[in-house]
Amino acid sequence: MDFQKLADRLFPQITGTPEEMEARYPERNLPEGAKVTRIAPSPTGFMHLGNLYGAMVDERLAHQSQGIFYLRIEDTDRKRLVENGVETIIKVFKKFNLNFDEGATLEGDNGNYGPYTQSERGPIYQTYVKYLVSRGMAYPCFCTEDELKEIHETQEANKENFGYYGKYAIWRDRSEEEIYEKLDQGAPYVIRFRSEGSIEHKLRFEDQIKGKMEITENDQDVVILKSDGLPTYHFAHVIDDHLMHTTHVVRGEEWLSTLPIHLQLFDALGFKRPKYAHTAQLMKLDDGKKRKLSKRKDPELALDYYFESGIPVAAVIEYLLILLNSNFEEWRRANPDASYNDFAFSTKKMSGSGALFDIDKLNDVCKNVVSRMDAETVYEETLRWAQEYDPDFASLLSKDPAYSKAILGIGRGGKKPRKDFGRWSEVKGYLSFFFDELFNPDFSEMPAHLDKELIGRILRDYAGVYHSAATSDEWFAGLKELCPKYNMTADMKAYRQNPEAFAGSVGDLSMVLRVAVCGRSQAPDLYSVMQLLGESKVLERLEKAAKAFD
RNA sequence: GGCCCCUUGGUCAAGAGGUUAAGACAUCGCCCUUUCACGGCGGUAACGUGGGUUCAAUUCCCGCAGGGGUCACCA
Repeated sequence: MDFQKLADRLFPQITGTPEEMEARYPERNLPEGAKVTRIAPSPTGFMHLGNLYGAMVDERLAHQSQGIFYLRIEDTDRKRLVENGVETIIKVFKKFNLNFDEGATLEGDNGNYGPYTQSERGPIYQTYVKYLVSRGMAYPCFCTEDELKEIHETQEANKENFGYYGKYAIWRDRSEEEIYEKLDQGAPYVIRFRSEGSIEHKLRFEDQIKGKMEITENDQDVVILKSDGLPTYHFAHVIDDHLMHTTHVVRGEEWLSTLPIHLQLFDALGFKRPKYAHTAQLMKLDDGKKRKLSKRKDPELALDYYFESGIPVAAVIEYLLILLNSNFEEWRRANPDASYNDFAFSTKKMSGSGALFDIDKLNDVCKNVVSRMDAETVYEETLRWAQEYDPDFASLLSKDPAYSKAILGIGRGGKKPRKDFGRWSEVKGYLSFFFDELFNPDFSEMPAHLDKELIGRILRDYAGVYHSAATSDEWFAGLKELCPKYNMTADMKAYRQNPEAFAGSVGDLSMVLRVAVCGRSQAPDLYSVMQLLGESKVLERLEKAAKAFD
């Protein structure tokens, strides 16, 4: 068989050589130990937590080592293309502060190792495929879909391994005549790699996350070039990561099963293998069983979900980091204000088993992250969220920014900051009573053991004497003085010991005021609330409430 | 079914051949407290199973089971 002749017949338009290609993509000039990583999503328009999870690893690995983190678009499957898919990818990663040093951007390629979109790299792949064919290491296969299906069924019936190998590799050793006959007919074909592997052979491999493992060699003649002239993932991965000089390939563990194919290709082409880090899948508990997060069933998988529900980006990052490296939590406690970029991330610390996505834990992380922010940041983030998902609230918030920030500043800072909310979507409910537009009092929250008449009297009286005090202590002292008038006591211990002796405690007294002013029983420090609302608004609300108890 | 990965409390997990088997979330109780949100203290709760190696195994080895993944001209 004249392989060179076949290669020329198959790829007449390809005149370049692998050597020329190598020269076009020279070794990167980076400091010792610098890692080159990438994320290579498919532009299906759907970005999920798993993408982000892996991307965090790539980003940290690269930027912790003064390396390069780049974006490559894997769009070789034309059926799955979605309009604006690339745009979605780029925007999402930007939102999560994942900055690419190189690769595809909305304005075109950035970097010297492009094109960074696989559909634009056809001739590059074909150059290598032609080379393989010319060496007899790859060959055209004219099998139709039906024929392949038939093979599969036969294997199923015989309880044999599935796939294109051994006697089922029916075009592997066809005669020159048969091949040219098909070509002359213009029959569509794919190019398959001629595997020299055997399932009798095991190979040792060391993964950056899973450690040492033993895997079976690949004996399948896999498709490397599809009939449309574009490569399959397997081939594109090998060529691209070689030419772009990726040092560390981070991907989901679903790729572990095809790893032998990739290693085989790297070796056959004489390429240096990159290091691999196969990340465990994010799981979810469903009906008592662990399962992979699914696009259809689990809204929390889609990154849009986080934006919509107002979960702080910083919290998602923080939570992912905890899943990635459990010692991150410990580090965070020691360095509450440090940037997560200062944390020494390591793939060695990553767990080999799939983590269950835990919304409770995420909620806790959210509250902690938000509690560490200053009022200014909380205001801005809430506003940004509201502008997209609750415009009415956004305009209310931004009507008087200073007022809004003051509200958000209550109980913030210090050793024990308030942790009232963890999501931007919760802010509205938390501070609604500060705005007349949202104020909707529920007087049923008044202390149940006080009778209506007494509540009404307290409110009327207080409306008569209220004036904004200088300090919280002064104000509260004034409240205590009022107690005897209603047969209440400011002595909480005495009250607890013998509640029957009093109409109520100072706690009840302030609760009456709280419900009148805030419209509910749960609110931050009442003094601060009243100071912010201002004397006239407080009086107005006291009087309004008093009327309800006439 | 073949191949591969995984297996410490409800969840995330630390851990070493000999430990009272960390910590966090959740949960429960107590305390603090004018409500709530915090905060403090404490409780319940774990090494899948059977062999082996060893004075000693949850830790090392083998088998099994369970869970997950994968077997496309999809990535």
